[in-house]
Amino acid sequence: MTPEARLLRSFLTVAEESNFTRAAARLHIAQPALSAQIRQLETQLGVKLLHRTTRVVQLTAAGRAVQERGPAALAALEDVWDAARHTGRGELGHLRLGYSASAGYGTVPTLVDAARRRHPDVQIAAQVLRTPDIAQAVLDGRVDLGIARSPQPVDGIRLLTVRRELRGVLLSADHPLVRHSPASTELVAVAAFPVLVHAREANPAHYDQLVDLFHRAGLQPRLVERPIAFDPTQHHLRDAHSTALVGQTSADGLPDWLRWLPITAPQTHTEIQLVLPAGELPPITRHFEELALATAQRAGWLD
Amino acid sequence: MTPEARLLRSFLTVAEESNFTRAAARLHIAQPALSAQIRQLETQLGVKLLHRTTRVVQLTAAGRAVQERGPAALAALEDVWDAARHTGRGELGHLRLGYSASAGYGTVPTLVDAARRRHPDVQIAAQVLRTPDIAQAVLDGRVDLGIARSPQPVDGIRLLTVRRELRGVLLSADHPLVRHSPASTELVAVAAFPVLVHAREANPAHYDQLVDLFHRAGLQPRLVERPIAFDPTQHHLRDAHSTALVGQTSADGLPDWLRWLPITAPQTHTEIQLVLPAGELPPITRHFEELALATAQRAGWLD
DNA sequence: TCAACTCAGAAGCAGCGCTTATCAATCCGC
DNA sequence: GCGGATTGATAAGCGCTGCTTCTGAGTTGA
Repeated sequence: MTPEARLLRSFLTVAEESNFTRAAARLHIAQPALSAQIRQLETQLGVKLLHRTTRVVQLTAAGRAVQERGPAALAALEDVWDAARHTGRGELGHLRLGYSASAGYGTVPTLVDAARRRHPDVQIAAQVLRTPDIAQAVLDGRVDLGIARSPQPVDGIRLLTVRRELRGVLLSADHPLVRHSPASTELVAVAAFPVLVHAREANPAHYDQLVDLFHRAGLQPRLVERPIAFDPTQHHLRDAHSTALVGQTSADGLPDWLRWLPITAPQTHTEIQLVLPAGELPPITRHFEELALATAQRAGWLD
Repeated sequence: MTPEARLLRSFLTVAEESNFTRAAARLHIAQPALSAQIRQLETQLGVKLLHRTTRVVQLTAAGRAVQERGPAALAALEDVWDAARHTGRGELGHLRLGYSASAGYGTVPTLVDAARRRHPDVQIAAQVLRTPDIAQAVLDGRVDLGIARSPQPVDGIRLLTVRRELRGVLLSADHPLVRHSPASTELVAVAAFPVLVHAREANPAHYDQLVDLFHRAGLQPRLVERPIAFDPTQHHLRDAHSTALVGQTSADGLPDWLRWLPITAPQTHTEIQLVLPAGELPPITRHFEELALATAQRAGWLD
């Protein structure tokens, strides 16, 4: 027979007060009820916890043992309930996110930092995944949410755009396009030179966007497949007169010999999206979604 | 509102089984009762712990938090009750004992060792006290029990003899008494030489015993007050032809130049006694008393 | 489509745990 | 030494909690 925590609380109050009447008042119950509780506790333990006469209440050795250990046990129990409440509100727990390298620069760190500041007791773990694998990882529950550039729409997955940026070309500083027009360019001009693209398998939706962009404009540039995406050295752009179509984010911190020119005609955009499970979200994930949207708006990522 | 441990136990069972019906069976209650418990728990926490459909029960993040932390909290609570039960049976806790130096040699270590073997989870702390202070220390609760040679009987204190030994004289090996009769002596012979005694204040009852011993025999030896008692060097016995009256225990491990001779006429004894609080004893103290008596009998200390 | 399974809801009931009233024992001031 | 005050135990009564059984509704799988 193992007594309830309520009996422990009552006993600790009596032990502290050394007085049933005052303890009962503190517990907001009548004194006989408290007497009965302590009696019940002693019966269940088979051990006397208090020596009591009508004038004096004092602890037995067993009572002292309970008095010493009880508070920690009650605190442990309380911690369980606190953890449940905080976790239920999304203030405590773990958040695993999977992001594509293409969404990494600038965007993921900003969102993760904001989330860490907002919910310091939430452990956030982020891992890089290949874009086409992210949706499946979310569906399988291997990660709680994904962040990627133009992931494939999938059943059971909801996508939410958190960043929309102008698309432009990345090219060498001595490229003819730069010499011709150093501040911006047009798609028709770009199509005259080789365009480096990643393999279609690396991100089918994004690849198709690029192809479609030229197709709609009636252009057929030479597409050269290279693992260019987000190679920080961008060495493929050194030789020939190649270009690569990337978002404005990629213009940050370029080396001297590289330039990024926005494509002004036609204007075209690339998007970074959250990859969320459809339906109701766990509290932490929901908070992250809301926070990501708010952060995006505050940062002007969606203008 | 803070839920009871019973609700936690029920929840953990459901979480483990992922099934209300089986969990209810394990808890020996009907399934609707268990449903009500979990509902009550969730209401008290203000947090959903389980996603349940008619076919599938699965934990929410909050439920997982409870599942992870709950068992430790329950164990902590259980430990409190176990500690109470063990302490109540005298198998766990602390025992502080105060002993006089005169009772130390041989007797106290034997009893303490026996107690440590019998109750390994009881912490035994022993300190040396002056014999006349022991009873007061017991009454004040500074120690749980005392061990002394001939302590003063006091109100509220019960004495229990655990060792009774023949009294004899400690003297130099070249003392005339030894030369005259090397195996034993008589009180009348002893009285012809100076007798070293401790100050009366150091142990009044014992001092009076010695004085009374000579008085009853009609003898009046020269009593020389010295702090002789249990000085391991016993250097006071080197000079003159002094003797000291001590129990047989003191004959153990004497240096070559010292002898202990029993006093055969009149036979006289000295006693080591437990100093216990009158009335009902705490379990650990009671066990020590019983164990001390048993040990004494087994060792032939009371023959 | 139907049988099987599972969790929730309804109704009913027992007993636990609370209340108030009272008692017995002890303490303390006069 | 006596009487009032204080304190814990006991007694009686009662309401609500928490259990039971029965039933229903939703989902699954043959």
